[in-house]
Amino acid sequence: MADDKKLTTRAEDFSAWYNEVVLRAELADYSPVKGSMVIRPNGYGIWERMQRALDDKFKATGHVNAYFPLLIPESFMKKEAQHVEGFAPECAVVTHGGGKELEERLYIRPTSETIIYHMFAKWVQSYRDLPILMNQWANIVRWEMRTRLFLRTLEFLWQEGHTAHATHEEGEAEARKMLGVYRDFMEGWIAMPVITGYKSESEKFAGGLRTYACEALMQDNKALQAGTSHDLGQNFSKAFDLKFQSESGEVEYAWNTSWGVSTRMVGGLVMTHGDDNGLVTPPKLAPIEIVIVPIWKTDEERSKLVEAANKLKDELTSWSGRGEDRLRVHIDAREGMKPGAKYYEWELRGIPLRLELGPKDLEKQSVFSARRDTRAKAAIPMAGVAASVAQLLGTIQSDLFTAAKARRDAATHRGDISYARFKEIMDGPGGFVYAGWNGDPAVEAQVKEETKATIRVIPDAEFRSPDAPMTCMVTGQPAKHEVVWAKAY
RNA sequence: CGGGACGUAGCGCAGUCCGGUAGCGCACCUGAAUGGGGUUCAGGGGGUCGCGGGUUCGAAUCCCGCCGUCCCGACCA
Repeated sequence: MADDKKLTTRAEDFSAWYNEVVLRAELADYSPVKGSMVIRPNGYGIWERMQRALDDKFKATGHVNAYFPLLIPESFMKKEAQHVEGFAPECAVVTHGGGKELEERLYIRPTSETIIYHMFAKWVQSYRDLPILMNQWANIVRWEMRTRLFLRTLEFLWQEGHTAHATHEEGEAEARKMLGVYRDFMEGWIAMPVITGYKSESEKFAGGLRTYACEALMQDNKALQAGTSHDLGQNFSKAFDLKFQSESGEVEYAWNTSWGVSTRMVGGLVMTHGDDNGLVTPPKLAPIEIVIVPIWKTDEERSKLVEAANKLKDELTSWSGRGEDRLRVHIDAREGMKPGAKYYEWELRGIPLRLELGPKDLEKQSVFSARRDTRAKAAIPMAGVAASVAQLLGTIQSDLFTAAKARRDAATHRGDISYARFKEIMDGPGGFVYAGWNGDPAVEAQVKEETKATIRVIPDAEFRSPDAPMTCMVTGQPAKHEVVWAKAY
């Protein structure tokens, strides 16, 4: 930072910009343990709103919450072969407890499939016990080598849904349904457009049959995997003996799914909407939607305006036009700080809407508003102010999505793209490239080696090009799929 | 774990080459004025100079060892 007051700009150095926004908006701070972080109230407040919105959606789709323990016996981790292979290198293991070496080592969960399906096996006997639709909110540990605030840390918070079904069709439908729930949340709440689809073999969850994912594009044109949903097939039910007796009396293994989103989404929010003045929070996820800044010169004016600000806050928070979801308002009446300094601070923190209230506004029976996203300013009449403000917040929410989608589409390349051109794109601006792929993992590995880009997703029909490429971008052989390439976080 | 850089106040840094007992900006505290886009003045608090050892009358500075952090690579929600 050349100037202490200014952020590094996104154009100068995107990752420096990201770190500064996260630290200075007080979303998080580094903890003494390398690679782990403290989520501060400003960041946790966003996560809490994410949790609430998602939890409501999970409940609405018939899921219930439970909690499974942090520690998993080593033997459990080793029961599902691919799962072991996928996770072993990044697991933290407890070897000692109660002052002595443990007989069986305990893994700190990197995810909870093993313990959960072990328990499900205990609880399920008959098809009448199915489906089980369960979710837990938890912390998990994955020992990453290179970490970044929110995007990749040793420990993070997430939810993991786990379900058991009598048929594959039903499991498959569940995995797809939850992918849709994630998409609705990401687009409707984070205002972050995503591509949905499924992962190639090399990118899928170790131990599952198929991994579905939501992929978003950040402002530096790198992709962020924002959520995943797995069709686990019967791999875990076989490993953990999760059986049931069917209607016809046969004993069968259950079909499982698991799906999760994490605090990584907070990083996605920052990198989707943030600008060179700092964080921009979509109103629906903002712990504070509106900050009122009273403006005064003299002491008499101060008491008058602070009173007026309180009155305005009362009017806003008591308004019931949004039902139980009351407007979330904060008054900044700090002394010894000029209004301009306050504006910069609240902008850095991403508060969606600022209302300035000074003597002139009182005279005119209005407040002066400033949008965080566009920085557009306008006077709002006091009469009906709550409804006006709520409407404006709604506009901000939808404008953020529109702008993010326009950015993504501008950085999306389709059509007949040569591998040489592809390399130019990945070397330069980056972005999503839709291209044909012959389905060969060796080709995928070669592209990754040569360009650092990976197949983010084999897209759902809705996202596919109307004139999808018929040939593989690399080999020229007939294409098996149209796939989406990008460099990823 | 390999390659590079760096550890001095909460943060960012100067001082290290050429040893003499620590300084600047921001932040913080107090007071006064200021107050519609980063306010000014005055006063003030805060440092085992990463750790350990050595050389020296004397070490942030020179020597040896260790530790840690960051960046670049191999792994990843």
